[in-house]
Amino acid sequence: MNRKVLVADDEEDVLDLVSANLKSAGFTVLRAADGAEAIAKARRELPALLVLDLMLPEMSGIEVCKALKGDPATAAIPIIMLTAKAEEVDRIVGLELGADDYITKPFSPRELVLRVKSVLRRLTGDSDPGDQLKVGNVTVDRARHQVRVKNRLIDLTATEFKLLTLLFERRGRVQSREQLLRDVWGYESMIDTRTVDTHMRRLREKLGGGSDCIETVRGFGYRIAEE
Amino acid sequence: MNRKVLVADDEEDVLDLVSANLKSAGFTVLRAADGAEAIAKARRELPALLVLDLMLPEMSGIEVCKALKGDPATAAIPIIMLTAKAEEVDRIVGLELGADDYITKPFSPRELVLRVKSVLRRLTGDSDPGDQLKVGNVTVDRARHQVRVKNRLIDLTATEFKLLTLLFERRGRVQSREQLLRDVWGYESMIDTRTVDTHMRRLREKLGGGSDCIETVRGFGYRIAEE
DNA sequence: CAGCGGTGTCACGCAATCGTAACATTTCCA
DNA sequence: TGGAAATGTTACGATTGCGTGACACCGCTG
Repeated sequence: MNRKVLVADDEEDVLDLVSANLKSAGFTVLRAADGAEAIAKARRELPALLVLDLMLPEMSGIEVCKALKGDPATAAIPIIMLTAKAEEVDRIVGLELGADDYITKPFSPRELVLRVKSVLRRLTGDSDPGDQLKVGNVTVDRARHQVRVKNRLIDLTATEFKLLTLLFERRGRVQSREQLLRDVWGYESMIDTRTVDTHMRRLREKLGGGSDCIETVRGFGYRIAEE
Repeated sequence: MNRKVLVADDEEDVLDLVSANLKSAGFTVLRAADGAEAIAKARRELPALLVLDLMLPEMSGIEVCKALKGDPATAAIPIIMLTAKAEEVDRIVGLELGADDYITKPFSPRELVLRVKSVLRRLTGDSDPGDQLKVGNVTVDRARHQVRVKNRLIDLTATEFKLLTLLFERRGRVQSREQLLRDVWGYESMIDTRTVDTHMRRLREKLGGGSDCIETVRGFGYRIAEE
């Protein structure tokens, strides 16, 4: 499947941020700094999706959108619009310029990645293997919020699920309790680090035989075993 | 077969966009900028289908619809309505207006083309499985705006219908309350996420035994059961 | 104008879930 | 080998999330 995503924005910072996040989500990122470049690259590379800033120098995102949607060769490329103000959304939506989704700045990179995946999933008709994380006989399906051990469905609570997902995403790397608290519970959680232990125990219990993949690294934290 | 499609919208951009996409899908496109022109061209050209914006200057899409459906010469022309809000859908479909289908803005051009093809196919007698979503003993018919449980017709409100349809389209995947608010209610609805709960409850109530397919995923949102 | 259906919000209560402390066990190193 | 530190385990009170019923609002219709 084509994993190329073209990102068009005139701000270097935005471009960097978006690129980094899309890359870590497994996409190949192409960049464009203005409208003309965006159109040229879209025609040449035929990306799976285009993230397009509404405000571009020279040629606005709207024009780029129209140009691409008007050309049979590129009309099928879905477009996600970036827009600065919420008020503009009204206008865009009213005009309906053929974008497939919109995000208003400021946006969280995580949100963008989710949106990109969502749009691609919608178009390619469901199954997105990128949302399946598998280690040993344990499979995590993020979109469905389901965990399976040897194809048997395991019922996890919200925190357990988030914890397991995070560990799977960072498979092989040790995660300290502090890190886990920050990333699973939130930025300023005033929660005892020992709480993590309890949740790990519950996870292991529920995973049963599948819990082999969770390793304790004494003095540091926890880690998911590499294959 | 007649491949002419008449598109009526006062926004130049929308007209361009829709035309381009329909053309690349193999249709011959006629354009109209207001209601009077739409009626005139429909009578003269007898297109195979009419895409009609609900909000037109001078004469609203509703009036155009009534006029065409009231004239034996044009009554057979199927009409797809473009509308901004979900609430309006109730009055458009199934009632005396006689529109054959509708699309709520924002829509992707791709979606429109699919809908046009679907309506045409339906008229030529071919069944169109794409319009029927079935899970368990619950069937959602998007075009007719109808929901059945064990072949018994269920009366849903506009919001309930859109909510259910969205969940069905994303069967298996968990939808957060925020996502549902965004996709069902609109982009910047300042509505409490708990409101979703209430609508889910009403949905379940109305679906009765069929409500088994709606699963609550504690801490995340809702999901339609697979199989 | 009153009645009505559709909608959004609120308060209550139950049950699942969470966080913590206390206790048990393992690991490591002097 | 013994003791301290780290981790596993257990139990329990506190919290949270969600279902439920009630109610107010609003546009529509007769």
